[in-house]
Amino acid sequence: MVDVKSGVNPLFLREEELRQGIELLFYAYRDFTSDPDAILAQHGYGRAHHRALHFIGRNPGISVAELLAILRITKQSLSRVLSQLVTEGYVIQKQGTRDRRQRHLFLTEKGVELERQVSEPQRARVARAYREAGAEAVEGYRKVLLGLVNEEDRPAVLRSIKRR
Amino acid sequence: MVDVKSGVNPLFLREEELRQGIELLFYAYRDFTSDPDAILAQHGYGRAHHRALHFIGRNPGISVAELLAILRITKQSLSRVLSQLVTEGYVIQKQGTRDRRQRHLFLTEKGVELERQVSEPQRARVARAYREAGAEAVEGYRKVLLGLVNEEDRPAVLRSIKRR
DNA sequence: ATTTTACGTCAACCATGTTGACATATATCG
DNA sequence: CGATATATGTCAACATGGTTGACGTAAAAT
Repeated sequence: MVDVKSGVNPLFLREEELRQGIELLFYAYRDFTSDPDAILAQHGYGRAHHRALHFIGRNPGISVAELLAILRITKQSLSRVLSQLVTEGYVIQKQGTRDRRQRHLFLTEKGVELERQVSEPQRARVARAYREAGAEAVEGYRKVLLGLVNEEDRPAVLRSIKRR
Repeated sequence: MVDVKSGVNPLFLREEELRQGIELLFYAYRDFTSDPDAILAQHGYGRAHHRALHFIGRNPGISVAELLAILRITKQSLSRVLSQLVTEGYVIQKQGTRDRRQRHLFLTEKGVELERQVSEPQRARVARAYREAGAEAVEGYRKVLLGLVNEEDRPAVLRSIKRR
């Protein structure tokens, strides 16, 4: 006599819990990206530009290969946005000294300012959510998100977010 | 005498904390979407198809307008993927009885199966992250993600994820 | 009877991803 | 030193999934 309706089946509950976790991630990401998108559109840029600006800003001197590894896109795809950002004076490339094949990427002052402007509402959104949820919840948020990352990539992610 | 180096400036710490929260969300979402993408590609479908399948599966009988509100895309954009899914027998549309202008969307058996197959690795990923992080962390994860959603949309999100 | 709503469709366009091929400069290895 | 591998750039073609704008039909609401 298994009571199906009252949901005592632990597998069923689990499945439902997982689907909720999946949907929450979708909804959060949907709104999380909407603020920058709107501002960027005014500058004639898109989400891809924001991502490049963000990770170059966070990792001054990052090489092209390293940036590609983070974004997980092809160099041709990155090239499109990067060359725009360079041409328009938001990013500069410096040839490596130890390895002169490398191009180290930096935001210009203009680039720093644009990045700040674009990410400001995003930071405000996260700040609000953190404040409302409390420190303990934030710890859980971070733990679960890190757990969603491919296991083999977690060390790189930890290094990346802890840098500075 | 403000000690800049040791980071006692609470504003600076806060900013850093926020940026970490932003990056974690990026990394998690990046890997979270990679599993379904790979499977869908084998069927000649993309991420947009998955989203439609998911939300129709979760909300059987959902109207086109409701689905658009969740996905936040234009009807022309949805139409493209939806008509494919209908043509190829994964989704059926039923005319509303109370309001016969509406089209209620349902997965066919074939649609249910495809959705399950595509989302399986995604559920496994979330299950793993939940298991590793623990129940308390999961609660925090949910709280913060909900807080990232636009305030005015939270009731709808809560209704959506709790349904069933 | 008129207006509004829900949905569909055609067409053009844009942003951003892909693959494949090839070029250049530099580093590394045997 | 010469051969090979690596980091980066570039050209070209194409796919996906978003957008706007215009217009049409059926049905509901006023």
